[in-house]
Amino acid sequence: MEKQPTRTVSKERVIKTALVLLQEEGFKKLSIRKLADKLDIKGSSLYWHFKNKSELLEWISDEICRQIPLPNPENDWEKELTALALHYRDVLLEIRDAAYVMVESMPSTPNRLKLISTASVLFKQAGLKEEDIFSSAWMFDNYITSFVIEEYRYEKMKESPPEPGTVEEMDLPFDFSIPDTEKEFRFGLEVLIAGFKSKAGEGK
Amino acid sequence: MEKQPTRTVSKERVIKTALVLLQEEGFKKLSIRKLADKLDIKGSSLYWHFKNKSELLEWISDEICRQIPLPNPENDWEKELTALALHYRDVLLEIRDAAYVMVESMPSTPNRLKLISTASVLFKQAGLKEEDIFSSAWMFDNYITSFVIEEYRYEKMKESPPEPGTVEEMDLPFDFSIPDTEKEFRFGLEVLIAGFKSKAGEGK
DNA sequence: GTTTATAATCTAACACTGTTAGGTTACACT
DNA sequence: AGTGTAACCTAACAGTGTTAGATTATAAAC
Repeated sequence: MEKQPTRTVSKERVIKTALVLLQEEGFKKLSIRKLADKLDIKGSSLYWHFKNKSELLEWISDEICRQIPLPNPENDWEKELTALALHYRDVLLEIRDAAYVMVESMPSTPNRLKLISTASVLFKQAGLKEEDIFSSAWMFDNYITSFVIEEYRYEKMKESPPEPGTVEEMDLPFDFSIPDTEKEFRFGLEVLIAGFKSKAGEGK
Repeated sequence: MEKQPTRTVSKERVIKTALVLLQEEGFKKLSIRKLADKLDIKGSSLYWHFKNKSELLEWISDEICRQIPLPNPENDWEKELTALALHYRDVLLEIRDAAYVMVESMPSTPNRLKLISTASVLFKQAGLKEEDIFSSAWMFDNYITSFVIEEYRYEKMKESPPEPGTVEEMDLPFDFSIPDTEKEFRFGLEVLIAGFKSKAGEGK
């Protein structure tokens, strides 16, 4: 039988608590000491559980990825890829600053790797060349996380809009009013999928 | 005639010096105090020139963007967009950690806005709907910066590769060996352009 | 030539941050 | 009862961004 300490701080409890703290305070204020406070231990004790903050972030990102419903790779890739992207974005919006955690941490943990590998299977099914599957999955992942980070910016702009006159006088060749981000996200997703389709059809 | 202090620290000199420091030490070690040291002043004095570090980063990102050769919007959009992307990436690779500066700072300065607006003109020429031009330009920009950030990771992996056995046992559905990033970049670019073409042709 | 305004810098401190070395407690197993 | 080690502690290092308030330098005004 495995030793299973219950009253003591476990890796799982650290991660769960970190997510609560993230929700309450945001990414910039997620510090080792504040996290330790919430666990009723001292900051330095966390270094027994994780070798550094990066490793902690990797495991937080793992928990984030665990909450993303994965598609069935047997079904039609286009439909499933769209569903995956929408679920992915939903989770990154529901968990405060989750996209920052994703960007700031390396993909090394199981749930995160499973996410990428699931996407890869879909791209394989789409008929992409073996050498392009990795690139495609990364591109897909990067599109979603970087999009959501832009969405965070919009949220902040809604709270504190730029003073009138600074934007108008720049004469930008596009509409600068705050957009319908879900529509924008779907547009970008369609661009990506159309692009992948095109690249998949080249060999045929 | 404008007052033009020469012996004193100017905004331009701060930014130029910051870029030197960035090249020498990298983004994480680019601190207010270290920058002030290089300018032979104290850290707090920099707050006379910039209201905070974010604003400083915005101006550093502006100088980065200034170094990107802009295309002629009169020429064929596909060719020019490709050239812009390649130049953009080149600059983000030549200036150490430049992509971090881009991601960590808001686009508010003239050269950076000009970059986006130039890309927008190309998308207009491509025949995209008015409402999609903004989204497309952002997508284009995000693709490049987030790609280069992944490239930084590869560089680090080359210096300290993961210990053997941790990757192999995961049985990933793609080739995990370190790739030819330029080829990857071009692939992603082709995906994007094919996607944009497809979306532009929908209305016709 | 002295006064005055303000541009540019200073000192000193606040309130944090990640991280480490080395000491202490608590509990399970022999 | 003794030993090992898991889990936590104290204390400190070496930084970080940022602010308030004092100080110097420089140029214009009288």
